[in-house]
Amino acid sequence: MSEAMEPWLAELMGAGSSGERMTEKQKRIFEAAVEVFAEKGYSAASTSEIAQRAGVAEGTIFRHYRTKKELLIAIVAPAMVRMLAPFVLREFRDVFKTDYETIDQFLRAMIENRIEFLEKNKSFLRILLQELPFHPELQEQLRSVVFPQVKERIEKVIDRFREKGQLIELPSVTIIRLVASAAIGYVLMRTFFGSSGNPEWNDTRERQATIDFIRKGLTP
Amino acid sequence: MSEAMEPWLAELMGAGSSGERMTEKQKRIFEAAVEVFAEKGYSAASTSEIAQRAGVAEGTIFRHYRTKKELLIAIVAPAMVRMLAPFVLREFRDVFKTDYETIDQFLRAMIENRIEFLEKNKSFLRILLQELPFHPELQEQLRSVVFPQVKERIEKVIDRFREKGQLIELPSVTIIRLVASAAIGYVLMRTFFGSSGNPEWNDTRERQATIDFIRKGLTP
DNA sequence: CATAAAAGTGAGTCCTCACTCATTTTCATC
DNA sequence: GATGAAAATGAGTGAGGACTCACTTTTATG
Repeated sequence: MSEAMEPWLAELMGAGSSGERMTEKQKRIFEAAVEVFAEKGYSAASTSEIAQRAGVAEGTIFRHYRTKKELLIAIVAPAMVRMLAPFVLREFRDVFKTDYETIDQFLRAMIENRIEFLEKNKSFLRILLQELPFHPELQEQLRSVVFPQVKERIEKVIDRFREKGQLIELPSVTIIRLVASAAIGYVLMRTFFGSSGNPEWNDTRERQATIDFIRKGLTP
Repeated sequence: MSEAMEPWLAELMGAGSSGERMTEKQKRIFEAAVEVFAEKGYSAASTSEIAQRAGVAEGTIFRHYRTKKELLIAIVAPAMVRMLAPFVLREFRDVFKTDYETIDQFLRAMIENRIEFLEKNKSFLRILLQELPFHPELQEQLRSVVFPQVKERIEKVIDRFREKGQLIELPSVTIIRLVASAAIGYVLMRTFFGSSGNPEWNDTRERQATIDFIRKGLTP
């Protein structure tokens, strides 16, 4: 089991999440793999189909990724970081640096930011959620690297609001859980029912309801 | 490996959903299939392993299920009904028939009931969630059969509480979404972090916090 | 433009998969 | 305990899986 530095780790460290020094065909392989994995799931996806969709010989895949699993990891690991630890990253700085006065404002900014992100990364999210249960290394990464970072960052915001008396007295983890559940529930319902022109789904209202729900549930 | 018959199996067999007159080996196949599917996912599960765990020849599987997929459906389809439309079933009647005076009481009864159910049916839930994205027939079942039933049943309870002025004015679907998100979030977090003797997880407290959160979020 | 390394190829290897079928075992009924 | 039907078996089959390797093409560099 002793391998060299694992590729996802390398990628984690280098800024480039997916396409830095890739050749044209390499990019096509990566993209095709995302497509096929998202569509059929990792196990049911075949390297031959990935090669075909990428317009590449099957051998080419294995020139760049030693195994099919390595290809999966190359996709999922950086995605995980971008998905769940965006709190440390550029784009999210905006949300934290501005000193929001009310939880309402903060929640709205955060939820909007995450939705925008998720809609641009649906396939990644799907692969991640799909494969997480079967790869303990990924779970471990999530638990011991990603989550603590997120937790630390968010805890500061929570403390700030708590000091202002805008937040109930609860462990930070509990608060994070409650907020995340409601937000994710909204996003899931949205992609499942809404978006695609369902007249029954009033997005602005649902979002407002979710934010109100969270605020009321968390103020003393 | 050989455990006592899991409760959901008994339930499945009692009701005439799929397991009416199963031979001993047939039951073993069914059980082993649930086990392996939950563990490795449908695609990565092999019929030979299922046969092995069931202590049965591989051919025996195909005497009872024409294809591997048919075996999956035989597991998932009834599970779906049991999982998400339990509101029409025996055990859940208790929750509805008693006229709970406060939302608090009702929520606690419901959440406790669902948690109990889910913990007895983890494998099922896992297979269902895992395979739902890849089988449109199942999605359709969910959307057009299961969900409407659940919705109709719950709407009555919601209306009752709303009339008493204990519930905020929101569409029923929204309320269901908010409650379900919080509850499911709790259960997920619980199985991910808690349960296995994690001292950081105080279950009673987390559950109480969840219920309080929902109640406060939904009262006017 | 010579050269060597890197990228790309695809026929071929070996293996496991879902599924079949001729045969044997189990079991209810007489 | 004989008989026939249902249940169970497991070696066998062809298809398709991940991965290899000897080879060709592209690219960077002097």
